[in-house]
Amino acid sequence: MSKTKALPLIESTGRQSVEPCCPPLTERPFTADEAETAARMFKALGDPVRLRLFTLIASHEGGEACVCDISDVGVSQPTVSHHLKKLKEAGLLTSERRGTWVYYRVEAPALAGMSQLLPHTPAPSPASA
Amino acid sequence: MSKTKALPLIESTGRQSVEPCCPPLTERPFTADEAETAARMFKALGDPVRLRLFTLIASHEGGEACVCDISDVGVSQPTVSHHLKKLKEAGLLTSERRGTWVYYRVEAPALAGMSQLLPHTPAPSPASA
DNA sequence: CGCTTGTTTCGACGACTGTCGATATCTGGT
DNA sequence: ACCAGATATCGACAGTCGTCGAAACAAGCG
Repeated sequence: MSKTKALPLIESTGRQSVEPCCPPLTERPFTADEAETAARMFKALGDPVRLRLFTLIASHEGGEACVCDISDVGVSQPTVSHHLKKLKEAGLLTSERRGTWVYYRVEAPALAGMSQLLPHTPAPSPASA
Repeated sequence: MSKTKALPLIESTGRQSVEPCCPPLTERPFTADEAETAARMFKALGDPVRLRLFTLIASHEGGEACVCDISDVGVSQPTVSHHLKKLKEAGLLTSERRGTWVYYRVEAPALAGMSQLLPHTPAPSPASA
């Protein structure tokens, strides 16, 4: 019944440049819809356990990892599964079963879409000059 | 009583290059501490109302705005104040009173620190060939 | 000094979230 | 067919979160 749709936050155009859901945070005020979409991304990474799981997978070989490899973050196995599901619903991960094991993989375009929300400026420090 | 300390997530070195709290998400598994710190940032932006307030301020002239300018996001004024406080505690905003009004300003270094958590790669699309 | 306007704090309430143990499902091997 | 290991789902529970109205606090003005 939950309306958790796995919207990938970026359009999978198959191109090199991703289509972010929203402009950079500093460009213009977000509409309610944009805020809703972008907030879902940030929220997904807004939990320490999820962040650890994500970095665990992202830094793993090939950007993917078996659940059995990342189940050691201090919470029970059901909780790990729960968080992986959340990340998957947020479009940040995909999963694939290979025999007995399930492998989670980083959805790189989604991550790239997120990165485009933040300005890449080298922190304009007015105190410098 | 709340242990909400406004840790700015990056070191205010006064330099052009900011000191991010953690390496990029894809570089290596975060420690529990790193995950805690980074999650706090993402969490702060993980609410639609906060995101709208933030973009409202960030896109405002000079990267700052009076509370009276941004109180129209669909929630009550106390709630706006509550969210602004949260963003401030996360180190993403600062506030300053000028006479009757209070101005909130984007803490650019914090934003830059966040941006360094996400890989700036142009989304490696394996389907491109 | 008291009124008005702008902003924050307080207290309460419902909703959501992270967590767990128990259980179900899936897969491969015996 | 059965069992064992891996993962997901379920149901429950405590804690957090977003929200509000009421009230407090701050600043300017008459």
